[in-house]
Amino acid sequence: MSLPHAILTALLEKPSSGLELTRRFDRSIGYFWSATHQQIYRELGKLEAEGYIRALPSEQPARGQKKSYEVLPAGRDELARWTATAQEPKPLRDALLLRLRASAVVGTEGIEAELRRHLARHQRQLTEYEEIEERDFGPGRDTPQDRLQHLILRAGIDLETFWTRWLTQALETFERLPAEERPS
Amino acid sequence: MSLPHAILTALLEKPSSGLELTRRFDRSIGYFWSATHQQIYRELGKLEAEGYIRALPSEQPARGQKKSYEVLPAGRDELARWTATAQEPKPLRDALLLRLRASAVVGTEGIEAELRRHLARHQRQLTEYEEIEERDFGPGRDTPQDRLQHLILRAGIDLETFWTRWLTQALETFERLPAEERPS
DNA sequence: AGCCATTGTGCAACTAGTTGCACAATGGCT
DNA sequence: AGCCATTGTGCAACTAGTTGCACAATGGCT
Repeated sequence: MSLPHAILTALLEKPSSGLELTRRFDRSIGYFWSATHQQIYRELGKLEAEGYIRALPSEQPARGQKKSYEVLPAGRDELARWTATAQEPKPLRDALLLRLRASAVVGTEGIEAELRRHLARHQRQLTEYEEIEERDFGPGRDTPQDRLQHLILRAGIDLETFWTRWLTQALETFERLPAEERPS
Repeated sequence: MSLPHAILTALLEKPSSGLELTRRFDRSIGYFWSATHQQIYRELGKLEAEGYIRALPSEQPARGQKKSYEVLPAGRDELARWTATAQEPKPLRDALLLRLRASAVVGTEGIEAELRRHLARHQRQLTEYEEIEERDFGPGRDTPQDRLQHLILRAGIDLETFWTRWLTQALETFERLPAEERPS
């Protein structure tokens, strides 16, 4: 139940239309809470109905017509409440690790290519994060907000670093598995 | 769509009843693909209907009666097919990072306690993994299967190590935020 | 003026996962 | 014999997320 709160956060940072939100969910917020445009539009409708946000009056609200939203006080309160609430971390679900485990039983056919694909992807993401760090968090940028944002970005960087290292190690392990001994 | 494949993997490793599977999903397989007993029973029903698994004949299949399943050749084939198939990694969704970002806008009230809770949990998980490593992957255990299993465990260990480090660093950052400058 | 690619908004149907129970069998306790 | 905690199996309703479209507005091109 975090999508509404992700949207409230994004709208507090900057009032936006559905499409603008979708764009921002493809970078920034979406790096750790992804969402499709359909989810976003549906959720905007609900948030408006609940009185947490409202459409900015300036534009006419016809279909296919840009419609921007801003957060109302009730929405900010709800976000603050949610932020302070204890939540159980939800358990990991990682299909690649599962497939690796399956491959120990039914054979490693095809898995190496997948590891490589994932490695390339994580390397790309890591580079992207590092560019953001360089661009947005140089010296002198350290208001409390900057430090929090930087902390979040560091999580992304460290996580991608973990994956690239682990995948590299995994590929080495595969190379050392003598072909004739591989499970099949 | 990975739960059926997680179950097939578990059943290939060892034929089991629903409850035994549930137990194994609370350790082992569940470390990277969690599932509740309700999900598991529902999925067992589907897998049986599709001809991927069958109930072991020995026991009578009444409600509240233990019923064990084994994988049929069609199930093994399906698992091998799935394992070799390319899949997009699904994007990260992490509520804690989202809340941290929200806290930069609506105030950090309550977040520190959450970081501490998460840190304790990740440290506990890390210890558990390290105990498993010591117990199950001592010297001499390096058949191809062992190496694959160990690799998967290392992913868990490294991931928990990342989280404990990052959360420690995050808490330090909070301690250094002068209280009066904290966003509110 | 008519065409059409692009941008933007949204509905509907479906799949996956969660929550809250209900009920059956078993075995120890009185 | 009856009670009741524990173990095991399962249904139903709900919530969240995904997929596949439909349709409106805009603006450049002919």
